[in-house]
Amino acid sequence: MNINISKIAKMARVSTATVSRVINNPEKVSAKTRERVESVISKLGYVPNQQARSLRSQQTKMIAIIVPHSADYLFTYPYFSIFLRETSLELSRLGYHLILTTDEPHNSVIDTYRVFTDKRLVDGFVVLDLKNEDERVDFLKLRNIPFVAVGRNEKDKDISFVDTDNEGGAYLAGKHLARKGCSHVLFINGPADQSVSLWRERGFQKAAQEMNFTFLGRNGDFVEKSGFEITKKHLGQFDGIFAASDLMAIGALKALREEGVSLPVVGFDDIPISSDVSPSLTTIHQPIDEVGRRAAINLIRLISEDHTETTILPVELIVRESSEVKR
Amino acid sequence: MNINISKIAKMARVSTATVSRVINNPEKVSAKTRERVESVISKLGYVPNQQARSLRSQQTKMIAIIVPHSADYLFTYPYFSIFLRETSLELSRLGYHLILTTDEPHNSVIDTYRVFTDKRLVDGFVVLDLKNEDERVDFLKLRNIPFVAVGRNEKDKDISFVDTDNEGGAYLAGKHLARKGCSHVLFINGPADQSVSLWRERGFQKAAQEMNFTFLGRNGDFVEKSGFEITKKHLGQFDGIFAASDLMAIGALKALREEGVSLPVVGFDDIPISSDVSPSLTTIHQPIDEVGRRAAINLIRLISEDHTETTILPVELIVRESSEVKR
DNA sequence: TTGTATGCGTTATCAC
DNA sequence: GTGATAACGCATACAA
Repeated sequence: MNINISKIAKMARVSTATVSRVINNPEKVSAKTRERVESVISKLGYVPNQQARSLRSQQTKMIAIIVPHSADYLFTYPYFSIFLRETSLELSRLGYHLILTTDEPHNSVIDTYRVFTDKRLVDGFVVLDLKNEDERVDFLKLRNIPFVAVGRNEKDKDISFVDTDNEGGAYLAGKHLARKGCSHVLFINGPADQSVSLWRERGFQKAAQEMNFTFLGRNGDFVEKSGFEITKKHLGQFDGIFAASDLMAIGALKALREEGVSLPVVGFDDIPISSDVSPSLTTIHQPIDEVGRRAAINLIRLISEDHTETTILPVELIVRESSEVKR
Repeated sequence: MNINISKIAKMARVSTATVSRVINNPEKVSAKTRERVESVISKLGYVPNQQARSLRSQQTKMIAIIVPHSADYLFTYPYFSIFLRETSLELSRLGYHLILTTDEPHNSVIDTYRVFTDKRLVDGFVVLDLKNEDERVDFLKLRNIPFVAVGRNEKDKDISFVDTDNEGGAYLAGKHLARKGCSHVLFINGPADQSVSLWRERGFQKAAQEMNFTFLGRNGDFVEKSGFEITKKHLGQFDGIFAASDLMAIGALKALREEGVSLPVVGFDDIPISSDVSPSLTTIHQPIDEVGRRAAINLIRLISEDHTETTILPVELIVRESSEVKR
């Protein structure tokens, strides 16, 4: 009762092979029969069964994003769903679908990767939240499974990745704070094992040398609370703050407000809410939508053309109220 | 070279049928051969090929969430990714995977549903953002495809759904505002065609009657900007605000602050940031994580047991600073 | 250019 | 309790 390729073949008075060709290699079929087959296809509204195609062609047309349990903060980050939206949209355009999953807390990080691979569920992975030493990358390289990383590290320079200019962004933030008169800055960075933190530290370091200011570096975990706590803890030891995420910057501002202190604060990301909080947030804008799109594009390019593509996207300083000083 | 069921069969000196039984109906195999087969399976690390299983069993073990283009605000809502996380996690536990996608702007709303169905890509859908009249529901019902709705409407009472007690939540908000001395409230509701808006209007109405206050109802679109604009527009016509989302409440507060007015404001959702903005937000807490989990559970229950389950989860008033009046 | 035939890796039906 | 075998729906090597 389900309409399949042989029903189409029968109705168009051709073989199933020809129907298949019309769908996958139309140029190999004469115009006349092609038209006949196509008309039957559209009349019956036939759509090939993806499961059968996958089994036969050994391609699932599926891409997985496995959010590590350790990167749970991603789910509370407004930023993240925009990334998901763009990645999934671009994948659709390229004929792929996105499977979103998290790993089980008690399992090893790569267990989920292993299962997905062994079940032949997907053709490739998007690896988020790249670490300086990343066992997921090791695993996927070893098994020769296509993937694209979001972020980049020193160790794995030969892989497909998309990243933003984190070093340049941190540099811009540092320069801006220096111009606002800061000489001892509290730098609330992300977790130390994340590659992104390394780049930002580097860029901030560079600005500090050039602009002749010092800074106190601490590691947060990207969410409000850590920004709040780190700020409270080091109060009095700085005259400006650079936070590696807008949420941490918002936490920092809250701490400052509680203490009745007003100092320049710069965040990172430019999430939607940053322009609506009070004071509105000076921050480094990342083109997250473009990151999502490029992740999809680079991955599919790797899969279909075996081409390793690396993309580094520019960032931008957005000046708003939080870096205005009223001393 | 790929390890499959017949390789296992050969090594365990049984037929493929027996291997399959060991995997799917172990009780139909004698203990002795079962153990032998199992040991080979674990020794070789064999995992059944999902594509072959899907083709044969006509079950993909995949569930899709198609985010309508019209519900794009979901992607900027912190709320949403928590929902995704819990749904996907619960689905995994139940042996399913989550496909996340958006529909193409220029297509009809149900086109993507049609494609997913025709390609036999998924076993069911999670329908978000339920409308009072929802063509997606009509389509899925007609085709007899399993789905669970998040939200409920008057028209489709016979479907599996998960919802929160929106009516009760709005009632609580109304009562709270009345107790804070409000007599003319600005009610910034969600879009009029969404079922959730209807329930909240109903609950708020009820509180207004009981507590003897009046209100001005307007429809926003859940994001900051609309809360901001509606508040600005009606300034002077109210002495308290109830917004149907925390983001709109934050927008409303921003507008009030700009005008130098301080009035009680209550939001809805209790997104993570609501406790960290200033003033912190009084709001109706929704158990979004539980909503996500239940969506998965109810859907799989429908698929595997053909059981239609409806769940309505309780909400809670969280009192914070934004409803404290300093007149 | 088109058709025939085979197999992708499973599960399920039927014998034994 | 176990095995042989036929599908599931499609794509492709090979033959014509």
